[in-house]
This record gives sequence, C-alpha cells and structure tokens, in this order.
Amino acid sequence: MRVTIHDIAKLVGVSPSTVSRALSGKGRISPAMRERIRKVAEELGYQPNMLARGLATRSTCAVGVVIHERHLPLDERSFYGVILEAIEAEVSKHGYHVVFSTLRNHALPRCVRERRVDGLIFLGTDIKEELVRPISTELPVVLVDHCIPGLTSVVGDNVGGGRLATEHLLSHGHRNIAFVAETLEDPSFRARFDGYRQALEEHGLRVRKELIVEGGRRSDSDRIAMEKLLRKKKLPTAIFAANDFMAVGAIRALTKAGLRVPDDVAVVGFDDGALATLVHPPLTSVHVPRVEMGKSAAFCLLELLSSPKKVSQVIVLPTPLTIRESCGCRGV
Amino acid sequence: MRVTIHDIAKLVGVSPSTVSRALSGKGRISPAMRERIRKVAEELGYQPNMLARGLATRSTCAVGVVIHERHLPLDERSFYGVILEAIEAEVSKHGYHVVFSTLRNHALPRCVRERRVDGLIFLGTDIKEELVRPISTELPVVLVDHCIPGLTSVVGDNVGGGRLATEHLLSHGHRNIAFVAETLEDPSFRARFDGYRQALEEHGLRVRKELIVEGGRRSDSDRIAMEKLLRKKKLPTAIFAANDFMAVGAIRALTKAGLRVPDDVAVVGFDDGALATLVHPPLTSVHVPRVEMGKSAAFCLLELLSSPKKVSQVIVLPTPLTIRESCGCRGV
DNA sequence: CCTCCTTGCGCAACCGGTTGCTCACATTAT
DNA sequence: ATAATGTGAGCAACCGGTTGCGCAAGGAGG
Repeated sequence: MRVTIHDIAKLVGVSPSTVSRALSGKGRISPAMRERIRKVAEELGYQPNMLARGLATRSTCAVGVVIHERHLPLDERSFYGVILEAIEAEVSKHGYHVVFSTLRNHALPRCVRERRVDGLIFLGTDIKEELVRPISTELPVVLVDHCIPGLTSVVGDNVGGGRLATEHLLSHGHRNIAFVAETLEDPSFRARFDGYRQALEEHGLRVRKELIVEGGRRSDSDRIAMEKLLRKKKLPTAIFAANDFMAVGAIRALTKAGLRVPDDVAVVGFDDGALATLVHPPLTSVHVPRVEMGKSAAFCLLELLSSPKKVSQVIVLPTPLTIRESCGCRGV
Repeated sequence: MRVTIHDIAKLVGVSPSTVSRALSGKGRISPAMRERIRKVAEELGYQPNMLARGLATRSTCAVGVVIHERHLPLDERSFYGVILEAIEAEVSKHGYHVVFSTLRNHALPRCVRERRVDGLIFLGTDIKEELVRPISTELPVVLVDHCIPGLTSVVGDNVGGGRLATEHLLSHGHRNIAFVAETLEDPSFRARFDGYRQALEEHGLRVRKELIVEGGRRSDSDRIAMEKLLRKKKLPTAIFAANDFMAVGAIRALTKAGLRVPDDVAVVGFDDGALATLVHPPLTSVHVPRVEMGKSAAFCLLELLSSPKKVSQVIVLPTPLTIRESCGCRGV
C-alpha cells in the first residue's frame, strides 16, 4: 500500500495532523519538527492522495477544458488542439490537471456535478449561454473564442483582423474582394465579415452580395463555396477567407481551375496556423495567437480560482497580419 | 450546499448506508425501499461526489491520456488530436473522464502518484520503456502507436502500409521510388521504411541510398528533405512519404519547382488525415484508422480496468490504401 | 512569584461516500 | 412448537487527508 500521513506520523511519533501541518506549511509548528517530518516524507516517497485532500478541502486541483462539438473532429483542420495544449502547459505549471471533455455524452454536466474540477474553460465560437450560465454560478468559468456578458472571456480581435486583411488587399488595388466562409451564422466568422465590411465602407465601397459565399457547415465546405464562386460570371481579383481551411480550399480550387495564385487571384486567410505554410503558395493570413489565448485563459481561470472577487473581463488579443506569398506582396 | 446521501437518509428516515446500497444496487435491500430512496434522490437532484466515492473505493473513474512531447504541438500537423477525441468519446460512454497531459512539467508522475486516474493511455511512436514500465506495475497501461513487450498496445500496420504504398507505385511501373521521412529513428517511420524495402526486394529491387532522404525532427523538415532530394542529379519518378505532412511538403516543393504531380512525379503519403484532401492534387495515402485506434485503446483499457487478468495483447489495425490523384491512378 | 501570552502539538470531527458485521424479524423446514 | 435459514437495515470503521479547538509548557512582563 502507498504511504500516507499516518505512516509518517507513526514513524516520527507524532499525530497525523502535525504531519499535515508540517507538509502544508499551514498552522503552527516548530521548524525542527517540520524538517524532521519533511525528511521522513521525502525518504518514504510520500505523495498526497488528491482525492482525500480534495474531499477535505473541497477542491480538486483540476480544471475542465470543454470543446464544443461543432469544432470537432480534432483533426488537421482543427483550431483548438493548440489551445488545449497551451492550457495544459500553463495550468500544469501551477500543479493543476486538465480534464478534457467534449459537449457530447453529457460528460460535462457530470464532470461539474461530481465536483471533478475546480473551474472550466470552454472552447468554441458559439457556446450556448443557457448551458454556461447555470454552471458559472457554481464554478469559475472562462470562455475562449466567444463572449457572454458577465463572464470572463479571451478572444482574438476578429473584427480588427478582418479589417486588416481587407485593407491589405485594398491597398494593393483590389476592388473586387470576395468573402468566403463556412457560414456567417458563426459569431467569429460574422465578426471577420464585419471587419471586411468596415474596411470596404471606409474606402467608399459597398459589400456586394454576389461576392459573399458560404459553403455551409460541412467537411467539404471549401469545395462547395469555391464552386459557387467560380460559377459567377465575373471572378473577384482577391479572396478573403474567413479561416485558413477555406483559404486553402480556395487555393486548391483556383489551382485546379488553372488560375494562378496570387497573379490571377490573391488570397488571404485567417488563423495563420500550420496549414498556412503547408500550401503553395504559402498563405498570407491573419494571425490568431492561439498559444497566447490558451495561456491567457488558463491564467484568468487560475486567478478566478485563487481570489473569489468575481470581476469578469474580456481579453481581446491582437491579430496581426502575417504576410506570405498568396496575397501577391512578395515575389515568389 | 449540495445534497449528499446523508440528506437523503435523513429525509427518508434510514441510515446513509442504506441509501448507498439502494443507489449502488449492491447489497441486500427491499425493492420498495430501493424505489423510495431512488425517487427522493431523483427529486433532490442528488449527484454522487466522485472524490468521496473514489476515496472509499480506490478508483477515480478517470483515465489519463498522455501525449509524448515529440508529437507536440497539437496543431494542424498533429496526428493525435483525433485519437484523443476518440478515446474521450469511448470512455465517456462508460462514465469515465479523461485527464489530458503531456510529458512535460512532470504532470504525469504526479497524476499517477496522486491517484488521479485508474489507468493510462500513452500516445506516441517512441514512448520510453523506462518511463512506462514502473507505471505499468501500479496501473493498467495501454500504448498507442508503439509497442513494449508485455504491455497492451494498439498500432497501425506500418510495415504492411509501407509495402502497400510501395507496391502500388511499383505496379504502375515506377522503379525509382524515393522514400522521404522526417527521420528513420522513429520506430513508426522505420517500420514504414521496412515495408518499402520489403516491397522493393520482392520485386528484385534494392534500396538505393540516394533515394532515401530525411529532413530531421524540425518544423520545416519537409522543406529540408525536398531540397535534398531536388538537388540530386536524377530525380525519382515517385515519392513515398512516411507521413502526409512530408507528402504535402513534397507536393508543394515539386509544384514550386515547376514539376507536375502526378505526371512528372507521383506522390503517396501515409496517415490519410484531413491534409490529404486539402492539397492539390488530392493525396493518395495509406489510411491509418485513428478513430479505431482510439476506440480500441479505450476499449482495451476499460477491459483491463474491469478484469484484473493481465493478459497483454498487441492489436494491429489494418492500413488500407486510399487512392486519390497524387499517385497518377485516377484522371484528374 | 504570579499572570498573561505565545508556541507546539494532539484530539476529534469532518469531507461524502462504501462495506463488513451484527442483529432483529420473518419465513420455511423439521 | 422449535430450530434453521433468509432478509432487510443499522452501526461503525474506513478511505486519507484538513482544521478548529484545547491544553500544556515555556518565556516575557509586572
């Protein structure tokens, strides 16, 4: 059987409570005794049982990370693996563990009700308020990629990024800029679209409906969208895609159609993930700082856990433009 | 405060132990009493505290999933996000949770020693035996993508897949087939190479050293490898890449060099993930059944958890070839 | 020298469940 | 009618920690 504080207590000849105090550093205890107990604990290879501690202290030293099922599968197109990893990296530094869950199978409600975690981080662009609100009354909650009033959230500057990308294309003389997305119903994509619109309007241009295409929420959304776009009588000279996946699909479709990127059509994506450098030509893309988002979310949650003052905040991280070749800026 | 079995006991007028037995279904109890207690528990919205239960039963209803740091970041190039998700989907059906961890920060040893999980699944092609062996004496362990004697593991048929890919290219008349990998030190890539060699030898061909290129363990490994390959005086007519990432890099490099895929050089990848359909031309690739691997690993672990008979097994999943356009089989 | 305060530690309750054992009572066999 | 058997439920210990409270010893101050 593994060693417990009772074993240590017996060996040292003190009570378990003294051992507990010696190891936790709380409560009054003589330095000499503290050292003696620490040494024995060390020798015996004592490791506290977190279940017991959690039961006594009503805390678990674990945080839940929940990914919305809409953002699954967690495959090569997924945005959230990196964030999950960044969260794990950050919280593990502080002795916390990560319980990973999706929104399927009702694993989440169980996870919360069973008091398995001290707090939760939700990943997704469209977390339902009616799901999160009741949970947030029991547990600290941080949202990534979505905002709900009164809750702490960490988001990228989607509107700003949309403007940046569009302005970049405008500054190169493009006037027919298509906007390609899976769907405008998604708040993130909608925000990127808003940025696109703002940039156009500031240049005295209007959003032209025929240049907005949606591929729908499906795995071949990129193909569908580009087919729609390529069927138009007049092609745009540039495409701003709401994410890298659609941008890559655009490049593929254009290449397949015998068009050259960026010479015939310039393409700018959004996310700036690993995909951006996997395609030819390398993709110019609005950078979403995923690692920072994860770190930041973890940091916020740990802060909420340590201090009960519930000041919710919205952290907006900047989204600069990473310029590569697909926009026609740099020579190939 | 949340409702406990003591609350229920008081309300019904029985002892807590009776409530426990009524809800767990274990032990002798009259059907009438069982129903009464169940109803009250239902009405009160009772949810068991897993910490307390875990403490008493010495189980946690949680499994750990550990990803080797070599396979990080968990970005668009990562193979393991899908497997993680598949594991979660499977174990959550059986009431288990997933504690996610990497091999950094020593979160894993803590996770084990603190008795946070009932079992572990390791994800990675090169998990060190000296790390896993001691853990496996305390906890059931399942390996994915790697084998260690005496331990249960789930792997894809890398050798078979390597043969399949190579034979496919051979059957189309290719005789100069390059093998491109990040490194041959990785057991998985080595196995795929072995399949490649076997296929060549069965056709009376020998492995030619100048056709084997490694890009190293780095994020631009694909670029490095292809630069090496393209510097050769004589180019191969086909490339078998040890994974999709390298295959996509090969297509990119070839396209950039003005060569056409598959007309000038055919390319076959390995993994058959989402990347395969994101590039142009769509990639012919050996399919690695990641979802099945995850499900299978989860199943094995749950089995080990339920029955203490420690029969370790190695499950090898078939890796069929998914034919698309990059190998020149199908017209574009 | 006595009082008061501080210090160091143990006692025991508690967190919320599980489970072996005991015992009263009902049922059936002898 | 009595003994053997079975049934339903409670008691109390236990899992492995934490923590409020009390008490004894020692030092400081009057």
